[in-house]
Amino acid sequence: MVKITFPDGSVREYSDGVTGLQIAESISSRLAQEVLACGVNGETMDLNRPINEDASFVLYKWEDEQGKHAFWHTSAHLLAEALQELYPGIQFGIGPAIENGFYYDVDPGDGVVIKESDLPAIEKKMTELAARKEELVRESISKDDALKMFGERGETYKCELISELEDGHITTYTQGSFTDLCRGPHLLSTAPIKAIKLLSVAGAYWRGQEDRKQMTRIYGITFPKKKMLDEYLVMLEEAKKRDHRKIGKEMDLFMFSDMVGKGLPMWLPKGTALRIRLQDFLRRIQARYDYQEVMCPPIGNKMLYVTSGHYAKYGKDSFQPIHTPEEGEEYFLKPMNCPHHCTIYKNSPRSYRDLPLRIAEFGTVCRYEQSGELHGLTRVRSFTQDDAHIFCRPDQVKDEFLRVMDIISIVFKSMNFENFEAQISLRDKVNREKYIGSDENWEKAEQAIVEACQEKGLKAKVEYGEAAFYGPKLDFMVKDAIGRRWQLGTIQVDYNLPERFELEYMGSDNQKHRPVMIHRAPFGSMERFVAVLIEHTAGKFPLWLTPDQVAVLPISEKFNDYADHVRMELKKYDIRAIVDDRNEKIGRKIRDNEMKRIPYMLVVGEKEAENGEVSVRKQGEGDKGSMKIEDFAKNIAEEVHNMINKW
RNA sequence: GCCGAAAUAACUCAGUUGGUAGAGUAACUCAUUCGUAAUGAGUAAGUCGCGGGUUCGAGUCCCGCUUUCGGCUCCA
Repeated sequence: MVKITFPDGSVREYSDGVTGLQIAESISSRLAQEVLACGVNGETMDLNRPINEDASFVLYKWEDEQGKHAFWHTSAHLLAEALQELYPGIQFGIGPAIENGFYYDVDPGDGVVIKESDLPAIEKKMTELAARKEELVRESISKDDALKMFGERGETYKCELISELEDGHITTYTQGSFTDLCRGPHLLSTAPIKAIKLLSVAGAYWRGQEDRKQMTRIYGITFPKKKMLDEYLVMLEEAKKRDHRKIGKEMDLFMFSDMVGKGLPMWLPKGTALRIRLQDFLRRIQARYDYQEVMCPPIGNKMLYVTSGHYAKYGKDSFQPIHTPEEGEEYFLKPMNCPHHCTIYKNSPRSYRDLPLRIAEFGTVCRYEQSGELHGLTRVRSFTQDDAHIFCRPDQVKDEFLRVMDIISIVFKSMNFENFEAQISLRDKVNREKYIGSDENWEKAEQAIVEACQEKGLKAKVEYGEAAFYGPKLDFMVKDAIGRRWQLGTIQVDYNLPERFELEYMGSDNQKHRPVMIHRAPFGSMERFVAVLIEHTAGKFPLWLTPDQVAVLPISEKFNDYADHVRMELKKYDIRAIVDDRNEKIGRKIRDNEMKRIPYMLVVGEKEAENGEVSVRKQGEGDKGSMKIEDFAKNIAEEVHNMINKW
């Protein structure tokens, strides 16, 4: 007998070799129908794997990530099975489940192209195969047999994977005529896969390496019910409506022009107003945290970047240098602000009493990004970082880190970014040659970051080997409308630049010491931040950020003068109003999609004009009745004031 | 940069096997003066991304380029 401990702590006994499915059946037949996989001592497993020892046990249904994972992983195999039938000679790479669905990387063979227009036929085949309700059969196989078996089929990619696996731990899963190298876990059969949608095809380098063959990646998603697929597709459509590129155009926030160049955004008046408000917001916080703002030129001499090391590392991959006509000097568009700030540090001798020195700049940088990488405002070739560099003593790193985390936390809270993810990037555990700076300092800094996160109660994922060569970092990621992750805020410790620029401070011991530098940007970049902000709010910004806080709508042209009067009155309270044009030249016709994003609507007509009132409607809340212009203005001004005072 | 897709009026899109471009919305004019998601009539609006080619004839077929979109690689 084995003792099975359930998540609620209850224990039941089963005979040796009991399977997850049998356990589910012993609880309820309904559960047995719905369960997709199980967890045994923390490991997700197939429902038909026998359990031979006492174990903690959990059943996974669709609602559980592990359940979905098994479902989609099996779907990937189903896709492969369909492809095998439709494209003889096709070779398979890997086909994992992902956050939303699954993909399979395949090599259809020379000259064979799988296009988006081919997807419906593949979907149809998958549906046909799923209807056969084929069981997935797991088999252990020796390394030699695996190599032989996949070798005979000409599966070079699979053989490459097998050759890196340890003998004795290799398993295959077979459904129908398709056998795949796979660790599992899987569904018992393909039967539960009822709704199938292949979403897109894309190129993807084999094993993620740019110098290797580009595979064809097919993305798809499946559901146990047709209705769920329909809902998912509707949700995707809805998400696309929040796309910052679409809303940015509708709201006249920013634009691109082929003439100016790709990846070079131009901020239109409203977008600029929004950006200035964000910058002012951060300025106020930074002033409180003892930052000093500076301004630097948009270019720097080649020697600056030779000194910083960026020339050697990125020279070829950046915008090419600007040459002066007479002296033959080389200048670069600045790709980052740090070297300039380092020279500011060096401008005068620094004492330990001066530290930490916090130098901030909204610095516009230019980076040559691969053309295929450009993406709306989230990935551009010229962007403005809300940058700052903190020069401090090694023993101040943790304190400074905590202070920066406070700022980031204020920023994210003010924007209602609740679902952000934090990632701590540390050195590789083994390979440490590429890192610059003493072990002692690294140790100190890494520890400082981890402790700072703990102290702030920030759940951060630790990634080893992800640190920059010059120091560890903490990044903040936020998802966009369709779930893509974008890095916004970042805090990075740097030992490299102080070294290269020979930065010093006089210590209390009257000796020269090297300061530590912390790079940080709470927004990351104004462009990307605004993009994500747009997608989170669908263009309905918090009142204090909205480009137009109020729309004034005269019921007829007779009240245009009064509407204009209202606008002027609101202006006294710094409330931005837009007036609808009723055929007079006081405003303009407000577009519908614009109206949706203005928090307050003031309707004015005869009654209001007589009493000096406005009829107030609040977005999403409806009619608020009439009130004096002044009262309304005071209320809004106060509301904005309160929102700002939260931080 | 690579794989795949797209580019037609200010916006969203249609354009069937090649025969000189259409719709809705927006704009403009006139009428309407309406308590806020469509008032009516009319007008104007396009080098069909750019450049070549095939053809009597190209939005449509072929080639090259540009930009955009979905991914990969890379990154704020």
